Amino acid sequence: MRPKLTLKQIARELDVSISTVSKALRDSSEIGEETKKKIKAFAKLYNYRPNNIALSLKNRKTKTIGIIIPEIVHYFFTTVISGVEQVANEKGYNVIVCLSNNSFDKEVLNMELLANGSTDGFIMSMAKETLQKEDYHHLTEVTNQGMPLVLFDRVIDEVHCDKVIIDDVIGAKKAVQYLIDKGAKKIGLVSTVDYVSVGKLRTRGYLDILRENNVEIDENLILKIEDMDHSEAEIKDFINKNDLDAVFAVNEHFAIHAIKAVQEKGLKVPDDVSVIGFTDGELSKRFIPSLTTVSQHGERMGAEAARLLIDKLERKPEEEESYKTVIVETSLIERNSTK
Amino acid sequence: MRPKLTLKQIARELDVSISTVSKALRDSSEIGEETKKKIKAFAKLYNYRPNNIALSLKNRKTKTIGIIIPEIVHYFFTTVISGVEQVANEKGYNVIVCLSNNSFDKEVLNMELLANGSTDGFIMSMAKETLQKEDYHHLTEVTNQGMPLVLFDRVIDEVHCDKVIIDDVIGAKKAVQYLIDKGAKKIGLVSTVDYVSVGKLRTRGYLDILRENNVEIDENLILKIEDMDHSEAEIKDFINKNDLDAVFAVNEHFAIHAIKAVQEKGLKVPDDVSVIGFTDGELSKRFIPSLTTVSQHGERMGAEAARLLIDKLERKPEEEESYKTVIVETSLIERNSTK
DNA sequence: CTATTTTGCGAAAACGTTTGAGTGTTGAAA
DNA sequence: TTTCAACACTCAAACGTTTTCGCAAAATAG
Repeated sequence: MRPKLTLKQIARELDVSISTVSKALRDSSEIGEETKKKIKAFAKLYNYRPNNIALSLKNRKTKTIGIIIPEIVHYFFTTVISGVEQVANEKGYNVIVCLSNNSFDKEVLNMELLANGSTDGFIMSMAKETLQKEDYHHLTEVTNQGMPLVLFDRVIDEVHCDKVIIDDVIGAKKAVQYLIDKGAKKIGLVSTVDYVSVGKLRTRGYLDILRENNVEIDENLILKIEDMDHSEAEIKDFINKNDLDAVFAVNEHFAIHAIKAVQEKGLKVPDDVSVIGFTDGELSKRFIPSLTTVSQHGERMGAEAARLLIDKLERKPEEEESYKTVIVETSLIERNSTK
Repeated sequence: MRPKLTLKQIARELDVSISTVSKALRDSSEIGEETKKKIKAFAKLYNYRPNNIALSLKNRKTKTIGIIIPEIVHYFFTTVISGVEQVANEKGYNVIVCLSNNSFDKEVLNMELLANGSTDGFIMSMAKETLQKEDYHHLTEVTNQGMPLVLFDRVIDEVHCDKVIIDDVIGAKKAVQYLIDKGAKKIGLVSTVDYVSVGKLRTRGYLDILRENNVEIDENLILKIEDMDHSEAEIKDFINKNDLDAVFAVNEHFAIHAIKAVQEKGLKVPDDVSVIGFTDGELSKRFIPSLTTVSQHGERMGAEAARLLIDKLERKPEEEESYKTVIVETSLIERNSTK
């Protein structure tokens, strides 16, 4: 076992000073060609690499981005991480991942831990519990300390920072317009109750686009699921009751249950009924039939978030503070559940 | 914007030396009660937190674990991360995640980067390209430097370190035994060609358990898929040709295509044909019917890996070196595709 | 042959922390 | 009065870097 080589050891070995070694390796003009060559050769031979921790301490930056998300066993979040990681890597940053498990306390703990020098800034999506508590002191605290913060997906107006979100309304409009274009007349909506913000926004998109197309809105064609546990039965009932040409569901789960209900009714997807979901995940891709969905482009959101953060980190402090909100466009991914 | 408080600032503010502040905060008996009280109060008031980077440099340990995995948009790996994270958190460690994207070069780069002081040890699953190249110099390099390494899932004998794996053979045996116990006589196997190690091992389990039950092996009931792209058609053909009671598929993907083929043949799952998959993912849970599978327990694997690593990290150096291989038991998760 | 510039290198401080050794004051024992 | 221990604190080194400044010797100019 051979421990890591340091400048000091090189200096001792070659009988020069530490500063000479440092300068030689950074190709300073202060050092003579001969000495430089000798030191570089030695460093290369023994594979010298500067210690990141020491550099971090010296430069007061860690070149590390902290990501705090509610959970990691979740398709959308992994795509976001993937996007962050790509951009971060390009710019020489590392990514440190912490999970809040949707717990407020753990979110606070994680932030405090990372804020004590471990990272230069944060990218995060807030825990459910935090949103309920409406306690954002940990966020304002780190921003007050001068650490940049980028929120994505679950964001709140009260916190002043960069944000990356998608436009749920436009996404829903795209989906429903697509169904209309395909000739669907009776388009059902399977949504959540209105106090779930995405459900509300996507419902608004559905309503808006019907109005824009002068389609009369029939309240009977709208199902709002209160309890996820009974969603399956409710959807089945809803599909049976109505003769629909198409269904727009606000998530994957509702969409596949709608498909199943249609099939059990003796009809075919997509031949008799088209179905569109929201949130493009593993399930959408590999369900049979595969699902046409509105994709949130998690990867793009992650990349945008990383770019915003790194921009802040590498900007001169003189430049004035300003916060951007980037809206990542959703797009419709056509698969086999629509026709 | 208020920058972070340091010992030095507290010292200046309270007109004592830095060491007094440090000792007071660590409750040293060297410092008088009065002074301690004063310093602690001040530190608390202004929310002093020691700088992790400085501590890392001083203690020569970062309390950080590096995870390097081929990809993150992948159910199994996220469960592993989740397991690692839990244990790491309990023991006061952070987790830094790097992706190799199955590229050898990126794997090497990531390791080198993290090895220069950023982490105390590694947990990793090797990139496909690395396995093909059979070049493990980056692994031996870090272990030579005294950094502990734990490999999981994709491991190789040549590298000496702790390992966490599952027993594919036993997992497959469990699945097939279950089908036999349920009364299935003709059990089909949908596997991969033998040079894919998991396919080979799971096939062996299938064969072994049939022999143990004195069931004659019929080569016609075994399908080995060469090309993933044509798997769907091949499976359909296979299901149509054979009158099976049950199907054991070596992954989720094959399993759902088997189900679909059975349904298209006019039979029902699980009433007419039972289907079991391997690898418990999102798809298995939410497919309709949901899939009975052999679970790899990624979370448990991650937790084991983290425990092994942290044990190594916190062991006295006097204790002798020894490498363990932990085999995490698979288990059968019964859902609606078997009866 | 002196004066000045250039060259090549080293000393030291700094980043924020911990810690062993050292120091000065006090009070009590010898 | 001297000696010593206890107390309460400070100094300084260390972790591994980078960088500013200083300094000697060599090279050049006058």
